[in-house]
Amino acid sequence: MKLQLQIKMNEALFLRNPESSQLGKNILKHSVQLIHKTGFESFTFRKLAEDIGTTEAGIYRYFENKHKLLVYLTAWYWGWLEFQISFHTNNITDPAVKLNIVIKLLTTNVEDNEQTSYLNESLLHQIIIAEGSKAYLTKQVGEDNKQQFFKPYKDLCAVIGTIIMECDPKYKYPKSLASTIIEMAHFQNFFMNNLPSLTDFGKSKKETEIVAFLKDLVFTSLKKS
Amino acid sequence: MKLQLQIKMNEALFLRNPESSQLGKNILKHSVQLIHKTGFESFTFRKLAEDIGTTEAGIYRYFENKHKLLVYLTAWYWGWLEFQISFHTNNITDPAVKLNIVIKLLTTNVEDNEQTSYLNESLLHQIIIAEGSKAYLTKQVGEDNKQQFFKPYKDLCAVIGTIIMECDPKYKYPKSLASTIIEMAHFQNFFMNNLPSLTDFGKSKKETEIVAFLKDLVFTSLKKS
DNA sequence: TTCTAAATAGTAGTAATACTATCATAAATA
DNA sequence: TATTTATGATAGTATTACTACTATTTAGAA
Repeated sequence: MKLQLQIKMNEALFLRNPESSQLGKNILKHSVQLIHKTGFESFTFRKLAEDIGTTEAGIYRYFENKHKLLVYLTAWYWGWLEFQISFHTNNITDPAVKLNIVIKLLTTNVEDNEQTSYLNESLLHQIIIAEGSKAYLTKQVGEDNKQQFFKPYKDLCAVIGTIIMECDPKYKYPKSLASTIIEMAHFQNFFMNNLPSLTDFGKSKKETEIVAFLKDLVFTSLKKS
Repeated sequence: MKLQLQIKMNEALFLRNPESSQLGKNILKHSVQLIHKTGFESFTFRKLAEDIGTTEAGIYRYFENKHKLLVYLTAWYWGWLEFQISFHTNNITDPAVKLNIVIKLLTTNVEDNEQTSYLNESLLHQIIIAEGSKAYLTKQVGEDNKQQFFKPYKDLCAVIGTIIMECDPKYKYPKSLASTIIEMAHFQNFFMNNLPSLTDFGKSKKETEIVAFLKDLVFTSLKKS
């Protein structure tokens, strides 16, 4: 039996569901590759169409613009990550152990052994690190948020916040600490590789050091009081 | 006597020094207003030119493109902030007190009582929160970094890292903690105002709560061991 | 099997963006 | 007064971000 993980996406993110056709799946697959290669700023639907071997208009039938596509990809990623977390923390009772797993999953680049989907999770992880915040750092955040585009991110944050509260019910900032962990798992990685003097991992460039930093940051905050 | 704070800018950031002429100063002033109003994505040199009452070509004589202009503004901001920190922590010996001041300066919106410069520091602070990371989250980070465009940011991070080490010489991640404080001072503010469920300050929307969160985060990490 | 309707692919066009180049004029300096 | 230097005005190009329209394929009903 082969299981296919299906993440339910917000319908307002696309014009036609990209998971419903081969072209759609190609759009997702090649957009990840192309954004990774050229960066989001110089990524265009024209280049993507050439890459796939279709036309610009074809892409526009699926996504209104490249911003919506980026939001789609990030939403998919957060949904996927929440699933990974729930899968890997299943049956674990100790909240501290859970939190360790969360930090590791957030920080470490997952090798996509599964090959289940048309989305390369490892490349997508890289994209989220470098481009993810551009999904919400816009003038339209408010409207996008009203349409629930960031629900997967908020859900993930809530899940982590809950684990934090299980560790230390008296801790006052569970949600802010959760969003701090999420963002820093990515930013410290970006800094380590691109502006290393902003981190303490410039020499080794190892993700495991980021994990150690985040664990230290979190667990000194959460005293079993 | 009236003192004018002059921040020495990297010459590779501009084609003609914007501080050297009225048009240049207008470009800085109006770009801050326009980016704040429309967001960096829809900000164009054409709109800026109309705003100022000059032509597109006029702007291009000062800045190669809008990316360089954004990097200029962020570099200016970090330089200005480092000065603020050195000014406000002058003669203070207790490193913990210094760190408190740093966190407050990073987080709190400064009222620009001075009106010294053509740059509205308060508006600029808002821009850095929403657009600042776009200065380095690009494919050209490496090259920009080689040209020292991010030196003010790195210097600031080093200053804060040093204070952290004064607080706790055994702490292992001073630079990463410093960049975490800087980024989170901004991100928690953005989240609080735009995606409040990612924070614990959604109701009050007060910057003082971010200050409290960051202080807690930092000072539980730095045990006088 | 054939006809029809919907989905999809492809072509062409437009307005805006991100520039570059040229020439004229005004102001500052030598 | 001559001459740089800064600004202004105009125009032009390649690319981007779309939209509209036409052609073709596919899927289902008669």
